[in-house]
Amino acid sequence: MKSLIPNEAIRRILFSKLSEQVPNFDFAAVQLSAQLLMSSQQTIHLFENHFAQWGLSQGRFAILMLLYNLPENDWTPVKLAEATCVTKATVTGLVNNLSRDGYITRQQHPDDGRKISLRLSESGEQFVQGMIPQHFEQISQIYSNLDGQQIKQICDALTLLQQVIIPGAEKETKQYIE
Amino acid sequence: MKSLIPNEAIRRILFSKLSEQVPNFDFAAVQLSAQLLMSSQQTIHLFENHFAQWGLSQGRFAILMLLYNLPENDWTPVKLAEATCVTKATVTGLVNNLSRDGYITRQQHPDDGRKISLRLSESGEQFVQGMIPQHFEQISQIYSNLDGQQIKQICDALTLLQQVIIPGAEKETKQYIE
DNA sequence: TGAAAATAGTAAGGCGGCTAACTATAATTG
DNA sequence: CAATTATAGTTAGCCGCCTTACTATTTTCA
Repeated sequence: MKSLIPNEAIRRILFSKLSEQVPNFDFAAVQLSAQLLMSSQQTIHLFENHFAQWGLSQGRFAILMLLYNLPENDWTPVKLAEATCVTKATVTGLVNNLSRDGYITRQQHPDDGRKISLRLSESGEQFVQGMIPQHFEQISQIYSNLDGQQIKQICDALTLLQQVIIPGAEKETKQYIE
Repeated sequence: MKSLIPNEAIRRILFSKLSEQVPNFDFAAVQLSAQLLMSSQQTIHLFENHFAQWGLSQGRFAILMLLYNLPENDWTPVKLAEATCVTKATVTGLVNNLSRDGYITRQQHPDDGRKISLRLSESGEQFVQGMIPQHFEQISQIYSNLDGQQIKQICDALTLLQQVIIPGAEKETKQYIE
């Protein structure tokens, strides 16, 4: 699997070289960082593979879910960008591909000439309807080896992590909406 | 921050719609998946921002570290691809940019006409030398609010996660080397 | 009401992943 | 030794993310 982090053997040599060279080399912190990054990539990778079963990505899936389950919401690219926390340029790209694949349609908004109304097409609707049960069944399977106590253990650790890590991500320069 | 996962409010509505529609909707699993994904993205995001201070990415940093700390290794694109767990095409891209930026040089390998020897340039060496102390100082700072017990708690949770999630990522089709 | 400002959407171009297909060189083997 | 096969590296092209810059429309407000 992709990781960008050297394997155990190389890492060991690397760290020993670094510890001679960097004053107060914080072995635990570096090791934890490597573990965190690998674990994060692994998680994302798992879901990427999962969605790839249907030719989807996280972003494509998110858009389809919103259009399918909240159709009364009169979705536009900007609304989708807000709801999924990506830039509107990213939504343009996702919508381009979803529309090329015949899953969604763009229509002029009746009230506002700047807006575009996004809707699931007939085949898009059928597609989502078909994948939803499989998707949620599989998601449920992922954790079938964990008991409630273990799930809580993971949730607690994530919460702890979040509290520590958020301060580090203070200055946000990206063009997210809202 | 980017997430591709709807915010709390939208998620709540979404889940309630889904639970009416999907038999045995596993609320806990879906919620945990969302939390895992968000946490993973946040972690990766933190390190991306961190490396961006020096115009680096995880991949660029990994390559620079290997060339700098293990120069006796006679690095080639394939070796870097193995060591960093990405495809050789990805290494070509990273090497292109690092070399464009003047940090590394490509040289014909003396023994094997197919190979390319990669080395840090003078300025690359200076650059790495300058960033290393800052980098490791900041990495150490990230966890300064955690005590040993909390670090252990996170490590244990990551290990647990890994055990659960690895089975899901069985079939790997990508062109990784080795 | 007419000019300025805000908003919606897209396009162009960059980065970092990927695959597939290609060239060149080396190694193997019949 | 010649032919096949394996290896090293690059290229081309796709996806999803980003920023910047643009057009078109709407809203605001002097």
